[in-house]
Amino acid sequence: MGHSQAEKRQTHERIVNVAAKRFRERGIEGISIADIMKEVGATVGGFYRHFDSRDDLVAEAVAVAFEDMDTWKNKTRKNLRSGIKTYLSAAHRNELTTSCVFSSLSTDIHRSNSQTRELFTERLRGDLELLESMIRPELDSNRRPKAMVLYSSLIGALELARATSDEKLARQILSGVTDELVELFCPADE
Amino acid sequence: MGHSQAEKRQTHERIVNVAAKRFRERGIEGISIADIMKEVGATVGGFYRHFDSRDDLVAEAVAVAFEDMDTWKNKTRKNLRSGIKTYLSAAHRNELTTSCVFSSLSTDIHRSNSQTRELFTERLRGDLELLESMIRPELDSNRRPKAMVLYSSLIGALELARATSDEKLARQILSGVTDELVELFCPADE
DNA sequence: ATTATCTATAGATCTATAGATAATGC
DNA sequence: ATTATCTATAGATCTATAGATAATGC
Repeated sequence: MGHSQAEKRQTHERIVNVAAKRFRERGIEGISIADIMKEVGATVGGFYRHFDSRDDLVAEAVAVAFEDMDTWKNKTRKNLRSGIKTYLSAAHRNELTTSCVFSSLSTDIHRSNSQTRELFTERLRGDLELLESMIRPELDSNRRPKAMVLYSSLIGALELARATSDEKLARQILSGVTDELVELFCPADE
Repeated sequence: MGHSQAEKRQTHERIVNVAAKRFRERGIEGISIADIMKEVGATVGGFYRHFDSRDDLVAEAVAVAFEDMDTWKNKTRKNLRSGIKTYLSAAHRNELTTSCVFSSLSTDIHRSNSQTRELFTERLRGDLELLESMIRPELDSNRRPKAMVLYSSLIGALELARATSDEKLARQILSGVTDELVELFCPADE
C-alpha cells in the first residue's frame, strides 16, 4: 500500500487493458469489476479512485480496444488483399481478446450509452473511408457502397465463423468469403 | 391459482415468446427471469415448474426466435431481391424483438452453450443452402462462397446500421449495401 | 390427490462506498 | 498532509428453492 502517482497511472492503464481484453472475450457484462481488478493484481476498493463508474471504464476500454485495429488499418492501407486475409484469418477468429471491436462487441455497443456509440460511429467512418480509398481506386466511381459491402462481409463472416459449432463450416466461411472479396474488390495485379 | 394443464401449456408458451423477444432486444443476459415472468403476468416462483434452469429457457427461446425468420425465408425463396430488401429494411433494423437471431444475438450465441450453438449452426446451414440456390441459378458454378458473402453482408450491414449513433450513416449503409447486393447477386430481369 | 402458481427467502454475486493502512511528496 | 490501495460491507439484484394456496382431474 501507499504508491506513487506514476504507479497509479500504470494501474489505471492495466485496468483499462485488462477490461479491453475481457470485454471482447466475454461481452461487456461478462466480467465483474472485482474480477478485472483481481487480474490486474489489485482489489475492488481501489477501482473507484480510477473511475467514477463502471460505464466510465467501458468507454475507456472500448476506446483502447479500437486502437488494436490500427495495426490492421496500416496493413490494409498498404495492401487491401492482405488486409482482407488478415481480418478473416483463423488467428483473428480465435484471438477474441485482441480482435476487432465491431466483430466482438457489435450487439453490446448497440445496447450501450451514446458516448460509446459515438466512438464506434467515428471509428466506423474512418474504416469505411480507408476501404473506400482502397477499392479499385482507378476503376470505380461509386466506391462508397462497395466499401460498405466489403466491411459488412468481413464483420458478418467473422461473427458467423465464431458462432458456429462446426469447425469445418467456420473454415469454409473464412476461406470462401476471403476469396470472393479479394476477387470482387482487389485489383487483379495486387 | 390452481390452473389446468391447458393453461400451463399456454403459460409455458408465453414465457418462451416473451423471452424470445426480450433476449433479442436486450441480449440473453439483459433481462431477468423475474422480469420475464412479470411480463407474462406471473411470478418467479412458477418458472421452475416449466424449466429446469435459465439455460433451458434460453435454448427454447432461441429456437422460437429462429422461427420468426421462416417468413423471411419463404419470401426470399420466391424472390431474392425482395429478400435482400426486407432484410436490410428500416423496419428490420428497428424491430429488434422479432429480428433475425444472427444479427441480434451473434456474440451472445458465440458465448453460449453447445446446444444453442448447434441450433444456430443448423439454421445457418439451411439459410446458406437457400441463398446458394437463389444466386443466379443458371449462371454461376461456384455459388456457395457467394452465398456466404451475401449472408455475411446482410448480417454485418444490419449490425452496423443498428450500432451506429448516426441515423444518416445507418440509412446509407442499409440502402448502399442493398443496391450493391442486388446488383451482385440478383439476375437482372428479376 | 395432484398440480399450477403464489409468496417468501436463501445464497450468490455485483456495484459502489466507508474507513483503515502505509506509502509518497510537499 | 496527502493519497493509492486495502479490507469490509451496505444495498441491489439474480437464480433457484421451500412451503402455502387454490384450483383441476381422477
